[in-house]
Formats: sequence, C-alpha cells, structure tokens
Amino acid sequence: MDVKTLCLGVLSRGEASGYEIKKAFEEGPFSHFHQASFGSIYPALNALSTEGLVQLRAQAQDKRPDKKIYSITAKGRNALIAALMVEPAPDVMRSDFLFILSFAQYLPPARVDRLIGERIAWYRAMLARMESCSCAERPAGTDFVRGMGIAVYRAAADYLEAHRAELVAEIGDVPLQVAE
Amino acid sequence: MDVKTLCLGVLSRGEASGYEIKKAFEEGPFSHFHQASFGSIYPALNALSTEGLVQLRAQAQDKRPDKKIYSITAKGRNALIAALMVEPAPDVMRSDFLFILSFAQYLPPARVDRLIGERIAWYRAMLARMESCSCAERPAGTDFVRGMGIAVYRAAADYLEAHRAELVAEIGDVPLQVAE
DNA sequence: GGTTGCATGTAAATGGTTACATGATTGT
DNA sequence: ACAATCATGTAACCATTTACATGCAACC
Repeated sequence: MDVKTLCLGVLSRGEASGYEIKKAFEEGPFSHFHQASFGSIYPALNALSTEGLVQLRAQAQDKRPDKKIYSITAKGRNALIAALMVEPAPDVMRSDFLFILSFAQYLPPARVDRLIGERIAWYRAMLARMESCSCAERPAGTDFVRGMGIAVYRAAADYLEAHRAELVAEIGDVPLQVAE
Repeated sequence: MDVKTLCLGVLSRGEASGYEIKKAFEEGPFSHFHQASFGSIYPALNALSTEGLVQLRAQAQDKRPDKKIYSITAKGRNALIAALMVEPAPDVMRSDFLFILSFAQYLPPARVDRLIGERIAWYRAMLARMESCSCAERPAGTDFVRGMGIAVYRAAADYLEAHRAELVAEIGDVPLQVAE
C-alpha cells in the first residue's frame, strides 16, 4: 500500500491540501496504523494529478505559498477501490521499546521504570484523544477501526500498569547494573 | 535500532548462525515487534565480525555450506548495552488490513467478513504459539514482553470477534457494492 | 528571541527488501 | 514430483525519510 493509495484514501473523505493530509497521518483516524512524510506526500500528489486520479485547485493566500487543494476524481475513486481489493500485505510492527525491554535484565531499574511510565502516559493520551473525537457522521469502517485501536491501546496500557512494578522489582534484585 | 543491534540482541542469548537469527525474527520471541531478512542479516554479521563485536566459528557440514556460528564478545555486549541506553525511536505500525477496513463501506460485505475471519485465525494461532512456549528459564524482560504481546493480540482478536458481525451487517445494508 | 504552526517542494542519503545464485535432503 | 527446510551470500532496486530551502505569523 503505497503513499499514493494512502492519499487517495484521505481524499475520499473530502478535499485536502498536502499539509492537511500529513496531519491526517499524524493526528487523524489513520495515525495509529500508517504514516507518511512530506517528502513522500507531495510527489505522490503530483503523480496522482498527472494520472488524473485527483484534481487540484489553487487557493491564493496572503504572504504564504498558494494552498493547493486536492480532490479525488471518479477515476481516483475506482483506483482506490481497486487497491482496497488487493490482498493486504502482512502487518508490520517495529518497536524499539519492546526490544529494549526484552533485555531489561541488563538495564538500570530506574531506566526501565521511566520507559514504561512514559509509554503508559503516551497510550493514555492517545486513548483520550481517540475517545473524545465522537463526531456522529462516521462511516462504519472508520468507527470499527477506531474501536480496534482503542481496544488494543487500552490493553497495552493496562498491561504495562499491571506489570510495571513486578518487572522493576525483579531486575532490581539482580546486581551488576550499569549506572544511568 | 538497526539490524546489527538486533543481531547482537539475539546473540546475547546464545550463539547462533545467520539462518537461526532469521528464525528468531520469524518465530522467536522477537517476531511480533521486529523483523529482518537474510539480505540485511548476513551483511550485518560480517560488519559485526569486522568490528570485533562477534566471534565466528565455522562448523563443517555434509553437502551443505559450512554453518557459521556466531557468538557475542565482551565488546559486543558493551555495544548492545550502549544501544539499549539510547532513547527508543517511536513505535511504527503499518497495517494495510486496518486501512482497508477503514473503507469497508466501499467493499463487498463478503470480503470484509473474510478478511476479519482470516485475521482472527491468525491472532489465535499466534496466541497459541506464544502461550504454549513456557520454558522456565526466561529472563524477566523477555517474559514481560511476551506477556504484553499476548495481552495485545488477545484484545485485538476479541475485538474483531465481538464486532465482526455488526460491521458486516452495517455495510450489508448499503447498496452500490462492487462484485467480488 | 526562540519555537511552533502554516505551506510547498527537492535531493541526497538511507536502509532495507526482493530476487538471484547454488544445492542436498526430507517430507507430501 | 514438488515443496519446504537447511544454509550462505550478493546486487540491484525501492520507497521513504531526512535535511535543506524559503518565509511569515502567532505565541511564550
């Protein structure tokens, strides 16, 4: 699933600029399972425009570059649906946090405790944001995916809270720590 | 966290060949949060060897390439701990599955139902594997991370099971489906 | 006075995957 | 007979990130 398809997905919900698409991946409903940077979004939008999958309308602005507002075309909608019909590639998860914790025995207990604490705070903040946004007009799929994100993040945060002290105590028993 | 560090992590648990390291990322205790291919592992092991972070011992084999068994050195252990002390990069999650489901409204209900069903089966299979492997001699960190994986996968599978029918019914009501 | 937000875009560097090359053995 | 497992390695290819370039406005 390349950035072009991701952009089409965002635009299928309404017109947007490149900048706004970036935000959809940072804070929006896609943020917890896909991401894209400016360096990939802008070229993707150009390509989509060339292929006729999106239309663009420039909006003049004071003392700023023109805002380029993109909207999906009928051809673009077909391309999106075609991409959605392809078998999804396996999910990819990359977590340095979990890798580091796998070796908690070699680390100062204070560091392990801090890392877990920060992660709990992060999950709780995400949960608050995801739960608050309760706009009525959400399509079934979006709602389903949001619910899944909430369920998973809650499970993660709860687990960390429930087992944090236990882990820190266990490695606290072991000598030979590196100073932090 | 580059492949070199990942290899050091695996080797800190005991000597292994490149082939065995690959398996650790496919089926082992790291499989749910990191992955690496041969094309990155073999060059990484060569580099680690050059830097003196691992040692290698060739084991002759009948009618097969020599098995190169790598083991971590004292210098390698220090390098691993140093890498573990660096602030972890943010977790990355990439899920075409969730992206596709976000647009369930545009898809045939049969496809949505099948995708969810397959995913549930996958989670349940992973859970069975992770729960069965109850070797006693596991360091605290490994156990903690394994427990977290189980908690999260279980939450995901449970959520999918609980909301599958609801989603399929909701999009089933809507007309204008593409034939599968 | 420094950071953040708005707004677009390019180029180099990165780091990795995919595919290829080789080949015996074991299981279906 | 065919696929999978074991076993190592290289090179081309790829997509994306990072850093840079530009610049004003608002906030702290």
